[in-house]
Amino acid sequence: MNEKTCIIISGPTAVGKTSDGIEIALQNNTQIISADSRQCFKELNIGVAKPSKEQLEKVKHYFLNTHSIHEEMNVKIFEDYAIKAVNTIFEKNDVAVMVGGTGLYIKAFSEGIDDIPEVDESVHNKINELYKTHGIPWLHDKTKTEDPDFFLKGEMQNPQRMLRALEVKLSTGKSILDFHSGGKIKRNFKIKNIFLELPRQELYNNINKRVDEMMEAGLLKEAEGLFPFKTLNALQTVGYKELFDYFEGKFSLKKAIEEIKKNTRHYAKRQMTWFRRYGGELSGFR
RNA sequence: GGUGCGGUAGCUCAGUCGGUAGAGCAAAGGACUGAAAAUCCUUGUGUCGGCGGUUCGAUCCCGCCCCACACCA
Repeated sequence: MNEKTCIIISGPTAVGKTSDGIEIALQNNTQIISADSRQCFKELNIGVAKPSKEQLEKVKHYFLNTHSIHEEMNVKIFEDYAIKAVNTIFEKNDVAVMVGGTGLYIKAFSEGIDDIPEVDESVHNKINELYKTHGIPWLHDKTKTEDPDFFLKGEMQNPQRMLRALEVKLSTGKSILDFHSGGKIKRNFKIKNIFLELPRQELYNNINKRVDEMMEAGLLKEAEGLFPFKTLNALQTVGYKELFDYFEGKFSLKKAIEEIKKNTRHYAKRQMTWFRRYGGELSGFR
């Protein structure tokens, strides 16, 4: 019987996951796996609210500053990385801690994610280009003819999902839906979920305050240095994309800061929707 | 003090040739298996500034008042 346990701390941004996670890790004399799709990038610092140097000295964090914005990153990569990381921690500890706000990543870690063959890069590029030139009508029609199953059951109003369905279909010959087993992998360790929440107004106040602090800490300068890479997936990130728009003269700095606050609020709201849903079926002990 | 232009949803505004009103944004709710801090879907009752008048009926027309802005004194 395996008594290993991973404590997963999730919740919306700015709720206080980082410090709570460190406290719990210290109590258990163990280490942390970050489940954050942006903090893993070493080039992103101020804008993604990473733990401070002092905090990082107290507890080792996996999946933090481990990747570059120029590398590919996705759920599967995270899942593989995180499973290796817990096992490493379990070699010396009975408890591991995961902290993060990327719901999809946590889900993949907790219950696994279906294996879908890697898509042909040329296929990926080609359909993205065709979509760019011909727009949604083309994407819609193409998806309808290539993957009728997805046309009926998939999200036909969501370009990103259609593109994904198409690239899978065109490079594997099978519908992406055929790869979705719906089954959950049973991990060989226990999982305890802790969902952190705050009253909406309090959370929003935290967010607004934190954005101001980020600006004082030099977010503008950091974004300036990353501006040349603004089209990378890793930089489709709240806190950076709004400043890129400011650099391009789309709006004032004041407006850009307001946009960052607003978009962070939207982001937090989406996280709450996600965690509420998965919070129901996972047993939290708070 | 005078003239002009406004006062409609939390904000910016549209509109009703008189039959009690609607967009964008905000906000709220939701979906989401390789971009997930992404992407997408749903939701609009508010003394139509106040008080009177005309009218079967006024947010719309008329009068007075209050407030904001601009210009003239």
